[in-house]
Amino acid sequence: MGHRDFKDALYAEFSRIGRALANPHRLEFLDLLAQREWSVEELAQEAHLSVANTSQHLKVLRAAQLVSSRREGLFVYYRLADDRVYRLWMAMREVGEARLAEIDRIVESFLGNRDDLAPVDAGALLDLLRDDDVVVLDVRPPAEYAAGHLAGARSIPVDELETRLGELDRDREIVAYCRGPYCVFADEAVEILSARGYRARRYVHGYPEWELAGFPVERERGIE
Amino acid sequence: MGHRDFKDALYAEFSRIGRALANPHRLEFLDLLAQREWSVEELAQEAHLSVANTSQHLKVLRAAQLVSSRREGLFVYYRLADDRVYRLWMAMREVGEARLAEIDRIVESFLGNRDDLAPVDAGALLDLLRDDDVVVLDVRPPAEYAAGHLAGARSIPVDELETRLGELDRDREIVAYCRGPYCVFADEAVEILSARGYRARRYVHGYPEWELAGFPVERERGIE
DNA sequence: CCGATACTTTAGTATTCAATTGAATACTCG
DNA sequence: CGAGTATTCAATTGAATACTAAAGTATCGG
Repeated sequence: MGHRDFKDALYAEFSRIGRALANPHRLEFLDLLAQREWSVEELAQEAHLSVANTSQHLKVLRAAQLVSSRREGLFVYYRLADDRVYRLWMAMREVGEARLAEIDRIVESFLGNRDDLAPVDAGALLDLLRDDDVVVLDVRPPAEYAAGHLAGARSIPVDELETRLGELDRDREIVAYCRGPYCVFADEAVEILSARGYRARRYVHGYPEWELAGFPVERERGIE
Repeated sequence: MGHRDFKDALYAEFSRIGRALANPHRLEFLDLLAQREWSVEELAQEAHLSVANTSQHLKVLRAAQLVSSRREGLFVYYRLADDRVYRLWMAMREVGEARLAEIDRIVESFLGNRDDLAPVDAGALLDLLRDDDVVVLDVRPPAEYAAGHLAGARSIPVDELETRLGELDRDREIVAYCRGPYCVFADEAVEILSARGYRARRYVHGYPEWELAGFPVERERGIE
């Protein structure tokens, strides 16, 4: 094996990872799997794909070792293989956000200008938490809250928010968060809350980034 | 534009980056471009591709905004678009190294067990540098040294090392480095030096990682 | 303006592979 | 077994890919 063969073999191996990242649906799966484990059927539903097709995509991700799975009874649950995988997806997002004007355009056109959501970054949120003058609100679906959430966060899924407003103290500032920067739940929550006279802001990242940074999280009993 | 369309559009955009990363030659280019600017012809030669083909690959990388180029006279010089791009490639490598057994196998089979090269990490190297009890040796080709090197490093390309041994003080420890973890230059250098009775070790990363970490570097006059 | 050099683009080809679907098969559990 | 979940298979469709040879573009020195 010469130099060239060595390099070729090596880069070929790495390009398998690139290929796994070359499909939109698979990227969406990575994003979802960063929240919690999902069964194949759940993923299929969430992404609007057939189960068979979803299974195929998962196979590609598994071949590149980006996800792993475990069987529990009838269900097979998938998860990210590794923290590094989410870091990789973050690195991809950072390159994209910084360089692909298209992405800006898409986000802007759908989410509008998000500056009025008074974004809070991780450092600021930690400060607020330390002084205990904020309610942190997890507006993701309950299963994701259960699988892990910012320590001390309350769960009100965004689609129940209007009917459960009574649970919230109108005098305390609220910071809502969801899956990540492209998830709209927190944006919607802030909008609803602001309209009702609450002081509400958005945490700019989501649960996965928080956890990855090593900041305090909690899980429901019995989840790994 | 509904939720689904938004997500589809967004992930589709990001998957363009994945596609650009899905080819071995293009990954090799990224690795090379992390060292310095290269003209198309140089890249073609280094990767053993035709110029036309190289140009095509560069076009894909440019479309994904991973590289940028400037013209200087007859030549077009390519460089990484951004630090983030190298970070992305690093994230990919980390996932691969951690999870693809194939990669271990390939590296091992070509480079053998590298533990006897007494690897030095960045922290240890900084310590050694502070106490000034080490010679740092850049064994990459001269053009790459010129474009940027660890502050204080001496340049002896590995293919001139045997004939230029006289320039090295036999009493001081030597730390050799090259392009990065899969570059063989430093391994070869350490082997040569050890065989001649020098105390030589290998810096585990390469120039790009050092620079990215914000550690001190130097450039030849007149290079950006 | 010529000719030389470096690069890009075009067009074409062969190949590959990618995404998806529906049916068949496997696995697990009651 | 039968029901539910997941994977695999086979087949289709449609692209995308990698590459080459040749034509085209840009730049520069004369």
